[in-house]
Formats: sequence, structure tokens, C-alpha cells
Amino acid sequence: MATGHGVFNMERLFRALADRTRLRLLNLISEGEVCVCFFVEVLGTPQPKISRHLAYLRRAGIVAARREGKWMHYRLAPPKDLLVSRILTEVRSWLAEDREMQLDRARLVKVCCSPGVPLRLQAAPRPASLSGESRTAEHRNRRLAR
Amino acid sequence: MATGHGVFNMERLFRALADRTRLRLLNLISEGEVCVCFFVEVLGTPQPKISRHLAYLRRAGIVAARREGKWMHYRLAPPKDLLVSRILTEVRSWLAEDREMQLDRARLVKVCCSPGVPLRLQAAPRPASLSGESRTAEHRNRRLAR
DNA sequence: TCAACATATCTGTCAAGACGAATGTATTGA
DNA sequence: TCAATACATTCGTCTTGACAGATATGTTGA
Repeated sequence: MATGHGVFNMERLFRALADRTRLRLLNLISEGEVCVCFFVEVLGTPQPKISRHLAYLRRAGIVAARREGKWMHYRLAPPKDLLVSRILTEVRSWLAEDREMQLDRARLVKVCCSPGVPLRLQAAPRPASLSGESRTAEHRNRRLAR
Repeated sequence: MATGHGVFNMERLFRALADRTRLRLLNLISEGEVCVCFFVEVLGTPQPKISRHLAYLRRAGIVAARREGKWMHYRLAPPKDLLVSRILTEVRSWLAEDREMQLDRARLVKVCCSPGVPLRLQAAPRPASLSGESRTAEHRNRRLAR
């Protein structure tokens, strides 16, 4: 069985979770795919730093990436192991309780969907969780497709 | 207030879990109090290394220590936070699936209870989970694991 | 008090990894 | 092809922490 002797040894998973920036990324990503440019905007952090941490999470098998033209989208990787996925579920529900994480989520919504979207983001593809069918009415009419 | 802004910030918890030796200690301790000398014996690891990692876990608020004469006993610290304790529960059930962790547990039982106990351990106080009834009142209530 | 024992801490060395700054690479549109 | 955009990687520096080996501390019994 694939219980933790391959990609997912435990130390590696926990090292991946042992950094605030990576936890914040994980929090933003947990509702669905997000484009790198939104991470940069929401965390207020230099882009190389974001990219390095996303690469770290990718090497740890926690997230996966997809290119769409100029843009890179990151999402949670499909869980390989039930125990790992239970840990990550607990982590995400912990994140949901954290004040800073809540603010990050709010900022993601604002950056995507409010009138004052920064110029450089106006063409960027919206995060999956904010662009689909389940959005609220005020979000729905602000859809900017590409 | 109870949500991890004090002792238990997340990065700190995960850093504490991001080391094989510390996970092995956590595995051995999860049934109840264990004396340092048994950790040394079971892990086959130099004692200073064990002590350093136990100190690390203590600073992270994950374990607590108690002295009994020459011996130091370590146990899981009472959880301060529901979310943390759910994480740690998941971690322990993950540990229970790991081959090396299972071997460690078996070795703990053997070292304590079989005829060939090493001389220097024959006087050492047995781990709570393996000690039958001849213990102090404080010990007796520590029957709270899995 | 001293010796023996159990455990803790200190010291020096080394590797992982976090950071900002600079640079590289892939894609798009002109 | 060229410039702009979006992201990735490399570089040099610094911090954290893992380790072995040596030593310090605290407890017990003689």
C-alpha cells in the first residue's frame, strides 16, 4: 500500500506545512484553483517568494499546477493517501479559524470582484471558487472572461 | 483565545512534527507516560539526542514531563485547543499505520516485559500503558489513549 | 560527603531552507 | 521578430536546527 513510504513521508509533509507563507497559500487555494497573480496580490508578497513556496508545495505533492497561456493556476493535488487527506482536511479547518487566514480569504474575494481591482489583474483569470456557478449575485455580473 | 494564537501557532506545531525522531517519540508516548531510558533503548539512539528532541517537543507544548527520583517521565500534554488535538489525533492514527512505528511499539513492549530485559532497565519504572496496577494515583488516571 | 546513575545542556560543525535581488524562460500581441 | 507580461530559478547571505561528543546537573544510596 502507498502508506507514506513514497512521495508522502510524514516529515516531508509536516515540513511543507511548517511555514506561514505556505499555510496562507494553502488557505487561499483550498476552495479551488487560483492564479499566481492573485496570491501575489493578496499576500502582498514579492512574486519570487510566492513562486518558491509554490514550488516547495508542488515538490511535496500537496499542490499541482496548470498553465493557461501566460497564467499558472495552482490547485490542491488529488490526495494519494487517505491518512494524508484526513490530515490536510483537519489543517484546512484549522486554517478557517485563523484570523489572518480569514482576512486573506476576504481580500481574495475583494481583489477579484470589487470595482477597485488593480489594473494588472483586470485581465487575469478568476479563481475557480469565485468564477463558477455557485457565486452570489453581486459576483455574478462582474464576470470578466478571457 | 483558544484558537492557537499563543503557545500553539501552526508553524511551530508542524515544525515540531517535521522530524522522524520526534515522530517516533510521539508514537511511543501516545499510549501513556514513558521513561526516557526506554526511549533510548527502543530507538537505539544516543541519549543526548533523545533529550534534545524531547525538549523540543516540550517547548512546542506537545509533551509534558514529570520527575520521579532519577527518572523523567514524558507524556502527551493536555490539549489546549480542540483543533490542535484533532490534528494530533490524526497524526497518531497515521503513525499507527507506519511500519517502523509498529516495530518501535513492539520493541517497547519487549524491552519492558520480556525475560531478556537489559540490566540497566530492570529497575526503571515501566511505561504507564504496560505497567499493570502497581502505580501511584497520578499514574492510574493516565489511561486515556486510543 | 562521595560515587554512580539518569538526564540535560553546551560546543562546534554542517545542511536545509528562507529571504531579497537579479536573472532566466515561456507566452502573447504588435 | 521585438517588447511586454507572468512566472520560475539562481545567487549570496543568514538563520534554524540536526548531530556527535563532551560536560554539567540533579538524585540516590553508601
